[in-house]
Parts: sequence; C-alpha cells; structure tokens
Amino acid sequence: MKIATWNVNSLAVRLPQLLQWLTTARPDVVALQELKLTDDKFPLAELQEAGYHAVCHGQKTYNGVALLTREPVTDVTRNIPEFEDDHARVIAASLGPLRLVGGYFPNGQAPASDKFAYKMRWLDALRGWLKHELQQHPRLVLMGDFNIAPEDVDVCDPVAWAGQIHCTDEERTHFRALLTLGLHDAFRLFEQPPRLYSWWDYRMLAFQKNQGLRIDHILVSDALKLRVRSCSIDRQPRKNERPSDHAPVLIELD
DNA sequence: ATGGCCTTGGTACAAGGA
Repeated sequence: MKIATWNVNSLAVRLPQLLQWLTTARPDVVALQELKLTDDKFPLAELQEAGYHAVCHGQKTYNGVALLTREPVTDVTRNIPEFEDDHARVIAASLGPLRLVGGYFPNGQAPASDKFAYKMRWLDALRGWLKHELQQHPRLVLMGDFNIAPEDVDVCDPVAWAGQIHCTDEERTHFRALLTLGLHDAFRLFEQPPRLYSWWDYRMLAFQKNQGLRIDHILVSDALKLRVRSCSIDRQPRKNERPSDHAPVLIELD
C-alpha cells in the first residue's frame, strides 16, 4: 500500500491539484496539512467521488489536518490528548492494524520567540503521547509537515541555515527523540540522491534553483520498518501553476 | 541588498508561513 503526506497550503485552493494527484499517484492513505478551512467547508463529496473516505480536523484560516483513506478508519483522535491547543494540528486514526498519525508541526517562526517555545512544548507533548500510542499500536506511521530539517544533508545551504528555524539544535534534538521512541525516517532507510527536498520558498525562484529543505517526513515504527519498500518525494505537483510550496512524500508498504 | 511570494480576511494591508 502507498501512504503519503502533503502540506497543500489551503485545500480550497489546491483541491483540483489534489484530485488530479490522487488519480495519478493513487495513494491508499494521504495525510493532509494546512487545510486552512473549517470542517463545514471540507470537500468531503469531491473526495468521496475520487474514491476516498476522509476524516478531518479543520480550523478557520490557519492549520487544519485530514486523513484520506481507501477504507474507513476507526478510533479517530484529534489533537494531542491532554495538551491544550488552540490549533488544529494532529489527526490520528486506525486502519486495520495500522495506526496513522498525521501532524502539522508548529513552524516556530524564530528561535527564542514565543512561537518557538510553543513548538518545543508541542514537541514534548507529542513525544509523551506517541510513547503511549506506540505501546497500544506497535504498527504506527507518523507523518506530516514536521517543520524540522533533521540534518544538514536535508538543507540546501547548511551554512546560511545554521541555527535558523527548522535547523536549530533544539528542533533536531526533538526529531532524534522521536526516533528514540522506535521510529525510523523512511526516507533514510534507502540510498537517496543528494539534494532532495520537500519544501521550497515561493520567493527567489527557489524551486527552479532547488533551494529547499526536507521538512516533510514519514516515520515508521520498528514493527513496520522491514515492510517499507520505498520512500520518495514527488516533485511533480510543485511544478503546477499555483502550487503548494510543499511536495508530497510517499512510502510503499508491503 | 536582513527582501523577494502566497493565503486569508476582507476590501487595505497585516499576520503567518518557512
């Protein structure tokens, strides 16, 4: 089965591109981020027409996440339990034996800012919750827009980005702490060509110059690691007119 | 060159993104 994550940066704007991409990529599961719409505006009918069940956790203007699946899910969790949060950033659900967790991690804006402190608290809460989730659901996939470039190899210009948001030691320590729970960055389970990224700034012709970051990830638990056949980033949708600034990331799971 | 672009809300421009 194919499992994907994509930050669409407004589902209202990107719906035609999403529907097109679903027909070409044919994923079985898609985690979406940055819907930027409320649940009543979620395009459920169009997605059902495309052959998907959907559960969403929306919000006006900002954030918002969803899971699209070929088969219906159960046990839907919205946001991190016992973590007070005004933002809609997490949706989790069970698909047979799989536990799917889609997340839109906080951006953090700038180190030492209030938003950065929120990002750190949010990552603490996520890890605490996932530790419990993994005990209950050993076959777990954590995917989404992490807003963290795990290593310098995931950064187009590590010198320019050193210490900047997405690349700070604090964020990278949090990323490694997620791996310590028994999760694996599916992308790094395979030999990959250099300079593969999942996000490019809209400005400065960054995509054309491949000045990007790898900040969108799919992490799989120990129990799934040996079943991952591939992990790729689909740059095609970033070449559309009016694209999202993020590209989808996909894994193939046996 | 410490900015460039895109989205939302709302109808001018600020906030947020990354």
